[in-house]
Amino acid sequence: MNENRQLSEKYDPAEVEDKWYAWWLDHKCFHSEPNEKTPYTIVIPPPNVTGILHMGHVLNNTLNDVLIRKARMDGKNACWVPGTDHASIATENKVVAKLKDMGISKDSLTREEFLKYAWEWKEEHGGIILKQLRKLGASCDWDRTRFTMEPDLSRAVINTFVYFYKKGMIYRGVRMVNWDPEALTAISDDEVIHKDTQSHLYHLRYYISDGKGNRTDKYIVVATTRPETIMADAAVSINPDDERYHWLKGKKVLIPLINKEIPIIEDSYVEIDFGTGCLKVTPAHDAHDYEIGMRHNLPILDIIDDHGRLNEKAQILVGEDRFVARKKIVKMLEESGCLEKVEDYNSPVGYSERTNAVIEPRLSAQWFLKMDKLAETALDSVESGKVKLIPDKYRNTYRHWMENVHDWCISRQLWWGQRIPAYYLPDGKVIVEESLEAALSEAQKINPSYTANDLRQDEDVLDTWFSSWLWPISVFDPDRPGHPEHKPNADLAYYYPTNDLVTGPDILFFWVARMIMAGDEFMGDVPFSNVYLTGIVRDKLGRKMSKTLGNSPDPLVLIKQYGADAVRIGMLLCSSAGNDIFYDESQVKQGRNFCNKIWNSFRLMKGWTVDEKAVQPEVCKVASKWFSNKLSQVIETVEDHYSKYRISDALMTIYKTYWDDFCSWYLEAVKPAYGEAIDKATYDATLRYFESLLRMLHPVMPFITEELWHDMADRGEGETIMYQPSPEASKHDEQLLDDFALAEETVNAVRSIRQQKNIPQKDALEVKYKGEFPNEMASVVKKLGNISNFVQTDDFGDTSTGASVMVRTLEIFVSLGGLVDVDEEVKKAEAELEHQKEFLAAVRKKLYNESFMAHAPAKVIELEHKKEADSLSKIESLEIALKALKNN
RNA sequence: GGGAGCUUAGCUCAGUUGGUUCAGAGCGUCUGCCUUACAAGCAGAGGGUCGGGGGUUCGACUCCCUCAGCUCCCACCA
Repeated sequence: MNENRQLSEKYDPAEVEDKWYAWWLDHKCFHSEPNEKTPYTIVIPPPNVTGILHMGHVLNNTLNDVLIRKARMDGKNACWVPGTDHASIATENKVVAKLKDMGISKDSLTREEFLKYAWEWKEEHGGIILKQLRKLGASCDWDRTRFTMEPDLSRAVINTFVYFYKKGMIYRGVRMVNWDPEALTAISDDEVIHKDTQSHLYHLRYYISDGKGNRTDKYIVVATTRPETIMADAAVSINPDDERYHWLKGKKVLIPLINKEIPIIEDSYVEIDFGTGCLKVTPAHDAHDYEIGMRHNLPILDIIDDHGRLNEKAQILVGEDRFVARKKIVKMLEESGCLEKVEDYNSPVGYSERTNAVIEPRLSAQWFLKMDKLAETALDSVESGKVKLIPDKYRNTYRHWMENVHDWCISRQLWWGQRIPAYYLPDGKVIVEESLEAALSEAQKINPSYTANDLRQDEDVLDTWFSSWLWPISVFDPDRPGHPEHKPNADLAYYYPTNDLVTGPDILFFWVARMIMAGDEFMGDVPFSNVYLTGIVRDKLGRKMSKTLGNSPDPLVLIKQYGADAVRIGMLLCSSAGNDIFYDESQVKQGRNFCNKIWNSFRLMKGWTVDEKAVQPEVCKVASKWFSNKLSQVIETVEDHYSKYRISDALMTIYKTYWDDFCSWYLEAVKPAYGEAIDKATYDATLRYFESLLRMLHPVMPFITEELWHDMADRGEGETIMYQPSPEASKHDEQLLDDFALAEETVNAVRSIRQQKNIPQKDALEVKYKGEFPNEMASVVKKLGNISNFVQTDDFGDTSTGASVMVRTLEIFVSLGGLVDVDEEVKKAEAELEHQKEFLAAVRKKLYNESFMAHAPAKVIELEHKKEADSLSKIESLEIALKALKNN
């Protein structure tokens, strides 16, 4: 025992946490290099470089840290690779906003100038979150910190692009894409969130043309939610089977306001009974209309610019924002008599996940990666169990997605990111190479007179996920992606595949599935064996944590207030895999209370004086033997929980063991009376148990366990609990555990009587019992129940002077010196007897049921017999007791 | 519209191939205690006909059907 410190009454995490984190860093405790041990690897889900720590990160990284620390103590070479994601859209937005504050518009800058600002900003503000993770105790190998846009990893991305291009899997095509008019870039389908939005269905009159561009009296009514796009209409379509409109065939109609003549076409896409049955076809601004337009060879007129404003091709309302234009055009239509009616209408509208802007379907040239082959193998990896999803209900979702993949739009109209390595020749021909030099040398094969100036690089950058899908490979060996023929370097060979990945189900497809694809393509192996999918952290009321609701606590404030260990516990307590987490501060308080409990139990042990010569009392001997067995049993249970990724169950098991078994039973049993010394054998055993418990707790509560582990003994230089082996289970004696449990129940029964009869704990009681009680446990019962005499007897004598109670088949009689209300005791006994008889009847009903006896397994029948026997014995005892009571 | 999942104590959840004395845990609640490790604590107690109904079975929280409620994912009927 380290005697040099006085311990305060309450645990103060602030004193402890920074000290030990710095110590761990100083001693390189988190660093891993390949060696002869089995590797255990986790790559962090890289948070956005612009991000700051929120409760979701806390949950995720606590789980990661628990797994990595556990593996370390299990003797693995544990390596947790940290890093950040360049998050192109999010970061570019922040930089643009920052520049705006400085009075600089992005448009006024060249690409190079903008990137210079962006990098400056990144150096200054980026990666705050990694600093914050340290406060949580995350044992990342900081020497291995990576950034998805650092030169090495960018090279990996470029190589990958070239690789797939040359494989014929990347192509450039004009497609209807999801245009984000705020971020000014296309985004992928997955980044669009459809929300039901209250809007209107405008019924517009399109007059029939007389053939010379003049309006006739006749008109048809077209329903649309987007009247501002009518100027881009290329046709009005009807269903060929719609008899109401047969008269329209071959006719032309005029677009309201601009009187442009467009044809009536027939397409079975049009639903006869939806709206008016007439659909305006606007190929440039609607994906379905685009398809129809292609089928009917319609011209495409794009009237909306990058910012979502009408352009000059619209002829009217030029320069107006689309939503402003909508309001204005409705008025104009009304005035021109073309607005028939307006209906309220609820329809799904796509919003950008990043900027929350309403997505504008828009035609543009984008780069795509073919997904069918990649998805096939990625699906197989999960179906075959090579990658396990936890919980496995996500397999269905995963399968569904993989069987319905679309090609991946990988280009983004941004500057912050890896620029697409496609170089255009003056004639428009494209060359894709890993560098300008390589592209030039290819170009010169076509025409030797080409110089670098003749090559124009594609302006777009790649989707961020196109870099993060390489993460488990590129953090170790950036030259491998795109070059599967390269021999993996030592790190990659050793650490890949990684073991566990902890992440949220929201990025199962964005990220997890694509990592599996990249792993298969470049490594021929899955990137990880297990994917632990956490839930979403919600508040008590089930609402998502969000900045706008203000319901998201700042983890750093919580850590300051309650300590990192408490925050970790609070998070883990309520986090079974896959279930949403209902966070409440009371859980963190529970964590803090637990820290305090551990702290104080240590203060108790520390306060003991040891008498080297004292003989170990019987009660200590028994308690010690019991607890050592108990510990073994618990270790087994905890290991089982860990193996199934039931982290909160593992924690709860240790929690209860510490609090109930260790503190409430064991320590109370061995605790010497005030002022007395403890014997050496008990003292040593107690510290051994305490140390085992600390080791079990370390993965979840790294700080307090390190602190106390050092406090409990003089440790050598550089020694840390982090590298102590997890306690191992030896065989445990079930009978002994059960005997002790009976002792506990007996003590509880006596305590209960004390409470009912208002007898203070300090008054010793006389207790007699009928039945079999394990002799060994008598000392425990006596000490913890404060019982002066605990004796077996055949006859309680005058039972009116005390209270009796059944503990299993044991009948206990507590002498109370005549303070008893006999009638009450009779009532209690009668109620118990009644209950017992009903129970017996239920058991016998089974036993007399021929079918049951014929079908049920022998084990079950045997049990029923035992129940019957126990019940009969209880009934007999109760009847005797009742009789005795009544006779008095 | 399609698909997946959920419903067990006041709250959050366990309950593993149907059978242990199985109806559980933590928190909260209630009662009594400031008992020199800990009131952020100790001791004790109460609390659920396992969403409703039906079925299969000797036996159902567990399997099947059905109804109700909730959640999520996918899906651009203008």
